[in-house]
Amino acid sequence: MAARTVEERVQRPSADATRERILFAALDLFSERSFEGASTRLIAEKAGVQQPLLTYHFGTKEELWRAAVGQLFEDLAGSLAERVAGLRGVEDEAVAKLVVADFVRFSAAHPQLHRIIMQECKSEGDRLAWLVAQHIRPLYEGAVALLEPLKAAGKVRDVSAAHLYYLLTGAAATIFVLAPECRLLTGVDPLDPSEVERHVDAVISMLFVP
Amino acid sequence: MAARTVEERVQRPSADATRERILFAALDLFSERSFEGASTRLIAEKAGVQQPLLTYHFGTKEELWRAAVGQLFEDLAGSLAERVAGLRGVEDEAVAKLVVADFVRFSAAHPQLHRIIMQECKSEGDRLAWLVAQHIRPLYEGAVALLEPLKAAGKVRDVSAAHLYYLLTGAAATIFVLAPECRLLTGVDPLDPSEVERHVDAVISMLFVP
DNA sequence: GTCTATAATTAGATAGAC
DNA sequence: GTCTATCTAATTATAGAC
Repeated sequence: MAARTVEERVQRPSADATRERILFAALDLFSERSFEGASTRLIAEKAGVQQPLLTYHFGTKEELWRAAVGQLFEDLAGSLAERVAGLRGVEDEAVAKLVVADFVRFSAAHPQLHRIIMQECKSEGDRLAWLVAQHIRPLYEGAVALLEPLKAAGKVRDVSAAHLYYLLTGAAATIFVLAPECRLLTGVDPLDPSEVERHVDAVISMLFVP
Repeated sequence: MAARTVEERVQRPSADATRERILFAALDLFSERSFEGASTRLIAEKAGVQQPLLTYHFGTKEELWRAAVGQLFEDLAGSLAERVAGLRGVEDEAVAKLVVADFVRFSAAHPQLHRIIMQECKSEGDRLAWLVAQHIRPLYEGAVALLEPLKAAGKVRDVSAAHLYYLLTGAAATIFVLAPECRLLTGVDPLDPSEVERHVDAVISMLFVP
């Protein structure tokens, strides 16, 4: 998001709200229907504005996608950083378990995150390169820094860093990404808060050595 | 695929090959670009035919999608059924480990399977309903029948059936679905045969109690 | 069975009024 | 800042020749 002065904000109080509504609608539709499947007309309709207004605020469809996705990744990074900062002095294994639990809860609260990743990271392209460079690499490096020392100490299962990362993210997120399938197939709503907590426990039991 | 007599096949030897080439191209493009993102013109181009020929052979884009996806799911079901049939008399836990290993290897050899699932099962719609009714439910029930007795015997981690299913499928498939991201992010090619076997071991170590 | 040509619809982006 | 009207290109599907 471009820097903006306080004066500009005060002069255009409603434009910010419009931008936010567009970003919210865009994230929902991009994540459910993919970049190509979500038309700018439908995003505009969901946001309660006319389609050319998206061009006015964001330029192209691609830039709108980056703004919406970037905001979500920043939410995740902020939420994890805040958790780690609040745990200075706590034992490493306990920190890791709390961070993993937070990650699972974030994945449940924001299934759009992994839906976007699953869409854009399965074939090469500009959006994959941008996502990895801007947002995914820092998360991966944070995960490695958190888990590798515990693996060396025998507290996390002995699996190479790449495999461990995809085991963790796949196991944590898939049930929420596929929530509509899960409801139809099993009758269980994975987004129900008690099911989210069961999933937290399940992921931790698979990742950490008892 | 509609039933066809031997006579018809013999009369039109090249039409079958054309159909197969179209199905192959369709599966690749649908799985990489999503249903909306894969244009019938591009599928035709990849198959080396003109676009109206898809209509001739498959009617609509939706029916082409079902034919391509159905064939892949039947491959998986056939491959798992064959493995189970070849293991009559073998101990339950060993059977389950071999079936899980086969499932991981199939996911590596055919990342299209989980790419399609990830695309279509994240929001309600006709394609989700069709996939679950025709293909996913039998797989889920097979997985439950295989793993629930082992869970009761303490040989598989104690997690409810729905969570276990999504833990298994998510952990098994995500690294292959996101192979381009994995290469860029970690430098590891998850489709390398030795990496596939490492992933088999990793999934089994997370799922089964040692 | 496969092609060329094209109809009908929808897409993202632009022009210009207010 | 938001709208209406419209441009150009791309989409799926159809018609009809060979």
